[in-house]
Amino acid sequence: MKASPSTIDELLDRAEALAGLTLGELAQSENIRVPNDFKREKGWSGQLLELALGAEAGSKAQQDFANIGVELKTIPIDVNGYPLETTYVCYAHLVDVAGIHWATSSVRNKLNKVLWVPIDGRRDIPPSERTIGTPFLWSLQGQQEAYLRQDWEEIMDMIAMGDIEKVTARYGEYMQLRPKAANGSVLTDAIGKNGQIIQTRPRGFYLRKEFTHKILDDYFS
DNA sequence: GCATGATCATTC
DNA sequence: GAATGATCATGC
Repeated sequence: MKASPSTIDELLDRAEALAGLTLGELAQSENIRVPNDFKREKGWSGQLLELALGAEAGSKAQQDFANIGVELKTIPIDVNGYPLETTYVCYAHLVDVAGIHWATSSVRNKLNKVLWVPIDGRRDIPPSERTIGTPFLWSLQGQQEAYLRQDWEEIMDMIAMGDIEKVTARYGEYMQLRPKAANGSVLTDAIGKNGQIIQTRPRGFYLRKEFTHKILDDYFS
């Protein structure tokens, strides 16, 4: 168990020291085993970085480094630095959404400050040989915030209107809503078409690759 | 089931 | 090939 970093600079120093290491090298220094693929341990990379940087483990809500207001996100990239996967943000509330506004939403809070850690995510390379890239701090603001706010409001409006079953992953230019659960049998409450409570699969907000690519491009170009 | 960490794999 | 919808591990 590491002490969590007490300042942003300390967190950045720790993260920068990991750049260039392979996941296998970092796992060895943390004394944990590396899976041969991520078919089963899909969140392994993120949990390894949490461990290495001293984030609080477990399933607690809100940012990984709550004391300094920073969220940690690993992001798999290809050789050109393009994201290979969308980025999960948080669960979407599907009931009692009337009083929720963008400024106080879970999405806005989660993405206020993010430490992005790019990692080589090519599937033709074993996880142990994938290299950690240069980490950097990013804040959600300006035009990027306006884009996400627009998508969030469109999707939340549909949820509030009882149209959750119409919200496919095709909605949202930069942020989409998709199922988020252990399997298809998991159900949760949502608002139905006539305002009644219905059961549906839990949903989560995900950042599209175009959005995260812009974040990476802004930093590395 | 909720919430954390995400990637898988079927479908288009 | 890429995106959508589905799924895996873990700790309450």
